[in-house]
Amino acid sequence: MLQLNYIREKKDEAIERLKIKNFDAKPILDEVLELDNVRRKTQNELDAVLAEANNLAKQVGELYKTGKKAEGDELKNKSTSLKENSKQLEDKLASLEAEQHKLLVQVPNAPSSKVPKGKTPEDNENVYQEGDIPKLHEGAKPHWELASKYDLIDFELGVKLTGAGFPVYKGKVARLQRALINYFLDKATKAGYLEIQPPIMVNEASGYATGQLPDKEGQMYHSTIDNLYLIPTAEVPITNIYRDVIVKAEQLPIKNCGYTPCFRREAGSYGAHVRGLNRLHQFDKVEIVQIAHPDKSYETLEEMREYVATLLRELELPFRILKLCGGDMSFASALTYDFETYSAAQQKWLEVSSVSNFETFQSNRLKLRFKGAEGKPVLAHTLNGSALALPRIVATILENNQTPEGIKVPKVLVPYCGFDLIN
RNA sequence: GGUGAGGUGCCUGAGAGGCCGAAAGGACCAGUUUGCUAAACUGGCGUACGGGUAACUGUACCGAGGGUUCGAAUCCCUCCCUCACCGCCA
Repeated sequence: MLQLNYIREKKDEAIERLKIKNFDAKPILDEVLELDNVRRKTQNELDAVLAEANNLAKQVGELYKTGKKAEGDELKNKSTSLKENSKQLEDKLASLEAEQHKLLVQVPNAPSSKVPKGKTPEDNENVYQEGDIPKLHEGAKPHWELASKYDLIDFELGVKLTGAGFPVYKGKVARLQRALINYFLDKATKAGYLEIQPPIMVNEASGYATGQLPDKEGQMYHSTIDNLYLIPTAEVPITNIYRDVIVKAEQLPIKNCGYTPCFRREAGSYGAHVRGLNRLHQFDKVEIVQIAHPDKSYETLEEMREYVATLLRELELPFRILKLCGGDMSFASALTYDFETYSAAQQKWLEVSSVSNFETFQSNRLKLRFKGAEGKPVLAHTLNGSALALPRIVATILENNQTPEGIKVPKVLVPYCGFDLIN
């Protein structure tokens, strides 16, 4: 949610920036400010009425105490009429606030000035590429065929147990996933991230604070009997640790990481492009989260970007980094880098990580603040990124590393796996 | 699931219709002093939304929402949550 102050002070800038996201903010922001004027006026009126009522109540108390009952009764009547008035004003204020909030939550985050213009993924800016696209041997297969060839992943069994999008991993690939998780967590810890094991179900309040609710309600699995939601990413519980928290400035940046399974209903996305591991309802991911000082958050973003690049480099996977264009960015993000690895057998790039700076967009809802220089609470910036999501990494490893003899395990994972070849 | 207790500021914890945005202690910050793995003293120390160049000031907030009352942290109702014990159990 954008800050009201920002809109008040820099409406034109906000409108300009939002154009990059192809969002015409003018009508809605105009309305927000109009409501804001009425709101402030109403609050002024209400405060005055309440002040008078408070005053009268005090006087009545005094009069009764000193035995002047008749005078007290007179004032009593007066305050009764004030009460009706204040009731009306209160209702008006509440509905104005609700209306304003309703408009505000429809406005996406204003993108950073570094965000390229554009509408579709084709307009994303390829800012970096590394690694050689492997040349596969004759008869190389996509990962879903490798999965059955070596009896690694059983998609049909997952259907039997749960449904499509819930695969069963077996033997060496199960071990490979465990290895990846441990490797990612070890790396993150070395990079200064505190490891967190959060709950993987969250309540409504948490869902609202990070923005999954109410908009993306249909994207989360919902346990209605307890009114809890399965998390779509560890970002939700980890970021919510800092909901309604005022941290000390010297604590910044706060660096947390966590491994969790992630659950996504992915309602509406079916078809050939979701084959195999490409899109699942349940998958594993290690997430990194940082809470940064507003002056430092873009440095932090670059640091996180470099961190994720290191992981892919060490896994020996060819990857590229895209700076997302305005049209392809998420609602909440101010600047996003997507990481894609090249899947040689599918001959396409697969998104494996997304690293974003949300500036104050999340912290405004979270009420995540730090004590600024003057001792006043200031909204912190939040950032997060996948480091990394497993299924597509697994898919790429299986495909890119296949040889006639079997699938080679990346060197850094061998100590974690205890084997170097899947055959 | 059953029974009981309870939700007050960063923490502990008082308050039981007006003197309460809220005692006291701790933590924290600033200063004074004595000096030395620190102590003592003094002062400061919530958040949000308004008004004001500012000093300052108005309102709201004691789990949430209603109600009673001239007046509610305090009384009543509903809901939520937490803790303890029992039951069940990885």
